[in-house]
Amino acid sequence: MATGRSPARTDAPKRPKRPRGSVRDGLVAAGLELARTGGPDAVVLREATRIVGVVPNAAYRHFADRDELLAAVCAAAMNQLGTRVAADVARVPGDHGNPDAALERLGAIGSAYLRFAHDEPGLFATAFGVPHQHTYAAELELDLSPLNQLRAVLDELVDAGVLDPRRRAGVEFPVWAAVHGLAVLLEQGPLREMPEAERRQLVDRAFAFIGDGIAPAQA
Amino acid sequence: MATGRSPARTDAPKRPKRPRGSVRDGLVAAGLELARTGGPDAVVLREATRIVGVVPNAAYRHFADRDELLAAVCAAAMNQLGTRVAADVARVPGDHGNPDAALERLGAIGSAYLRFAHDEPGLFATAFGVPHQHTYAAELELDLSPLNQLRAVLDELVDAGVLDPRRRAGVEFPVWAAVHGLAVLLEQGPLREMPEAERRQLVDRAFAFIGDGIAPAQA
DNA sequence: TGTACATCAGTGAACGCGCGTTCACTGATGTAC
DNA sequence: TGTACATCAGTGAACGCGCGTTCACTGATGTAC
Repeated sequence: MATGRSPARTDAPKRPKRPRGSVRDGLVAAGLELARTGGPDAVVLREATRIVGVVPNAAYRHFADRDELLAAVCAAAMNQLGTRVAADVARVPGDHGNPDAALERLGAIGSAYLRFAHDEPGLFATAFGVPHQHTYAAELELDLSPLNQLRAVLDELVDAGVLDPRRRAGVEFPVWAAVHGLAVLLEQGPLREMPEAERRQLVDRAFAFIGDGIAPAQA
Repeated sequence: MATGRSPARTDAPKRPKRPRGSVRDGLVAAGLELARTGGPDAVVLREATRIVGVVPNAAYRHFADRDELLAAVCAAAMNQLGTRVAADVARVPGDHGNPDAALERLGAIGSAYLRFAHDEPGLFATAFGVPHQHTYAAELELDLSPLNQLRAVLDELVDAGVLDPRRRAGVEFPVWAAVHGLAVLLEQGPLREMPEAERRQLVDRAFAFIGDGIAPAQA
């Protein structure tokens, strides 16, 4: 801890109070914290500046308006979802192209998706709450998007000989829709009052339904 | 126009300025109009009272707070969805138990659901935006709930010999989830930027995917 | 049928609040010569 | 290496706004005897 004593010309430059871009990043991080608790509506520009420790209008150096901040927060939330999904998929052992492993990876995507929706309802809602003037495409890191990860696993299922190549085209959408619908209905929608045991059974059956669509049971 | 002249004791009673319960109903109707345009967040208590033509606090004779009004509006929105679905299902010809008719009724549910989400995004979002303290069960009319209508058609598909009875249990949930997820992803979610032609194809394929889960193609 | 009274459903006025956003400003950082 | 200047990123103060909600009130409606 080389503190105050001798402000000398060490290699550390005249440390600016705030590193480059730290306010912008801080605002997004603060917005993410707000979103975690209360969803997109809780992303309040003034509150975010308070958390960062700057004056409210300082935000306008980095964002045109509140919606632009919100859009950045939404992208960050989507990245969180993608990261969690990727982590769970990576945890499944087995080589690429191994049929059982590939099927397990598909299940891991679904489970991680649902778990995120359950554990982080605010972030989940925010990930899908991009304001209407803005686009989902913007600001997404790498390609950890859930859709892209799903596509990769479906391709692997074809490679593994599990999924008939003729059924591959566009099948990511019904699969995604089913899992997403499950998440929304169970966590925020009319099924949110359902007891845990029933939810489990419901999810199991839904996954089985999807699985049948991917790898139909031989008659 | 029998105006002012002779306030006589006609059979019309001393017309009260407002019929029974008209303010409450009016507030819900006004809230529904607001929701139609801007979703649940647009259901602003003061604005609703303005529309009805009463003073803001008059709303508190009928609702404990803004959330209670919103909950009533959400239920009304859900009833609208249910009504539209029912209307489209009723339009499908063919006796109960006729396999082709039953399958068409299943498709009609899905199509009506998606059309409502597309034509009335505000109401659709509101139907699924019941505030957390409140419950979805409350205030639903009859049983026009989409879930109940879906169940009825699935039962019919069993009767018609299309759906294997062993696959009937709980199958309404994956089907509902898939359609709901489609609606959400296409209208509000990341797929909202997709061009019309692709959307159509996507929906067709998704319906085919669901259909395969209900009535698997013979090998 | 008439009167006395409780309840219901509205009025009028006010409250505190926090929000997003704009303005003119100032000091620090980076660049050109 | 030093100076002049433009740009960047923050400050300070203020704005108008509309919201949800509470209070004490008043008149109309419904009920009991």
